[in-house]
Amino acid sequence: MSDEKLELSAPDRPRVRLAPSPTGPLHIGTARTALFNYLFARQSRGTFVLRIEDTDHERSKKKWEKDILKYLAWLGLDWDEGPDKGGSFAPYRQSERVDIYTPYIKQLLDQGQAYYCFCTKDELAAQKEYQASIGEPPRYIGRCRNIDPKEAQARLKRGESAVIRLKVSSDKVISFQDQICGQTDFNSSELGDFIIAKNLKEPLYNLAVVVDDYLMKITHVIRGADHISNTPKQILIAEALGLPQPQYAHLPLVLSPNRRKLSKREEVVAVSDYYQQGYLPQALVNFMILLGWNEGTDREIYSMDELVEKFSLDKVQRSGGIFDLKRLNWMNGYYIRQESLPVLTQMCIPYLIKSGHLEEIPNGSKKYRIKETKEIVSLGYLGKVIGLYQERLKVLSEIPELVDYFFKKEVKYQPTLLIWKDKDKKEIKNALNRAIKALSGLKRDWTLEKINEALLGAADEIGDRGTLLWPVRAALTGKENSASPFDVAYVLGPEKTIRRLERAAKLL
RNA sequence: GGCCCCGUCGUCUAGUGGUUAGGACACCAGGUUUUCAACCUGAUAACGGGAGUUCGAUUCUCCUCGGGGCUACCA
Repeated sequence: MSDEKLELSAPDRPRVRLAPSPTGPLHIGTARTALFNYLFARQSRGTFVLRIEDTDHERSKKKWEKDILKYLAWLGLDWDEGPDKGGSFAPYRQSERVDIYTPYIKQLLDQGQAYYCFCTKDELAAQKEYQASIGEPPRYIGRCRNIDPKEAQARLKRGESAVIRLKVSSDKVISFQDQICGQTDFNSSELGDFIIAKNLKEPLYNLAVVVDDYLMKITHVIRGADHISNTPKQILIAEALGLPQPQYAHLPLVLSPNRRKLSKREEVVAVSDYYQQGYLPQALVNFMILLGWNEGTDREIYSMDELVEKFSLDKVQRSGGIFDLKRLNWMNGYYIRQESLPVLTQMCIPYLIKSGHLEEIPNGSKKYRIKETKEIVSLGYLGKVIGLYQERLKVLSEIPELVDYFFKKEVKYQPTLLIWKDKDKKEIKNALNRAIKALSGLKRDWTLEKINEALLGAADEIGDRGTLLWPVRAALTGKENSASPFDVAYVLGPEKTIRRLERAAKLL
C-alpha cells in the first residue's frame, strides 16, 4: 500500500490533469477528455489529477462540481488527487487557490513583463471593430504598455480601474510539438498583449492554468483541440515566469451530426442523461475511445483494462469525429447482452419502479410488489421477465414499456391485433380455443418444454403456425412485437395465460 | 475577416508508392420452425478537386476547395 503510493508519486512518472469548470453537468466531451487522460495516466503508472477551475464565480456552481465528480466516478475514471481526495498539491479548487497566483502576477509586474492597462471596454471594442474592418487580427495595440509603473500605481490609488496585461514581443514564432497534431506554430504578433489578470487577486484562466500546472507538476496537458489557440498564450506566460513547459496533446473534437461542436441545445451532452436513459458505463467508455482512437486493427470491443494496456497517444486521430448515437446504441445493446441476468435484473428494477409497475417492499426483503395487482414477486421472477428482453434492449429505460404486460391485470389492444395476415375472425377464434384446450391440460405441468409442445402441436393441426401463434402472443402481450408466445406464457403462468386467451376469444 | 487544425463508404475507422481499398454501425435483401430483437449470409457504399514527383499515386509535395476550432476583464 505505502509502496504503491510512493511509486505513484515518483518524480519521473507522468502527471496529467482534468481541469473542468463546474458551469454545467459533466459534458460528454469532458468525459472523453477525462478518459484519454485516465488511460494515459494508468498506462504509464502516473497520476491523474482532478482540478476544478471555478474562478468564474458567476457561473461556477457547487452542484455542477458534484455532478462532475459523481459521473466521472460512475464511468470508472477515478482520479488520484482531487478536491474530494486531497493530495500533495492541495487545494484542488482554483477558488481556494486565489492567493497562490498573486506572487506570480507581482513577479511579472516587477520584472516589467506585465503592466497595468487602463483602457476601457468601450475603447477596446471600438478598436477591435476597426481592426476587423481593415482585416487585421483583433489584438491590443499597447497604448498603456509604456505607462510608468509609478504612474500606474498612482492612477490605481485614485481608483481607476485596470487590468493586467502581458508584454508580448511581436514577430516571435511560438512553436510546440503537439503529441497529436505535431509541430504547431503561432506568431506572437497575432496575440498582442493579452490580459492575464483582472488584478493581483483575480488571475484569468491562462495564467491560473500555467501556475497550477507548474505547481502540480503536470507533465502532460491532454485536452480538447478547442484549447489549441490558448497554448501559445500559456507558453508565453510560462516563459515569462521562467517555468518549464509541459508536453501538449490536443484531442480532436467531438462533433454533432451537423459537424459542429457538440451543442447543448441539439444533443444530449450530459453524462447524467446517458446514465438516466440506461447506458452502461462500459459502453460509453468503449464508444468514446473509438471516437478518435484506433489501435490500428479492426477491433471494436475493449474493456477498460484492455484500453489501459493498448492505448497510445500516437494512435489518436487528428480529425474530429461525429457523435453517432446509433453506434452508441448498438454498443450499449452489446454490453447489455454481455451482462449476467441477475445483474441486468438489478439494473432494470429501478426503471420498473420509476415507471410505476413495481413497488419496493419496505422491510428490505428481496421481493417487490406489483403495484396494479398487489402481487408479491421475487427477484427470480423479475429475472425471467427481463431475461425475455435481454437481447432486445438497447437502453435500460426501454424495459418498462417492453414488459408492461407482466404487470397489468389485463392487457388492452384492438381486437384486430389478434388477426394473423389475411385470416378471418372465425379461424383465429378457433385457433385460440385450440390453444386454450391444449394449455388447459398442462396446468400442473407448466414447463417451457410442455408449453412448446402443446402450442406447436395445436398449431400444426391447423396448418399455418402463425394462425395460432400470432393471436396467442398478441392476446398475452397486447403488442405487435414482443417475446415469443411460449416464453411469455411460461412466465405469465397458467391462470393468467388462459384468462387472457379466453378473453381474446370472446373479443372475436 | 485573421490565425490554427482537419479531409478514405452516410458515420466511426483500417490500410499501402502497385490491394478486388478491409472492418464495424446504419441502411437494404435473404435465412433463422409466428412478430420484434438477437444471430448468420449477402448487397449498396469512400480515397474532395487540380497540378507536380514517379514507370505507377488514395499514399509524397504544392495549390485549391470543403469542413471545423479559436478570435472575452469565460474556462
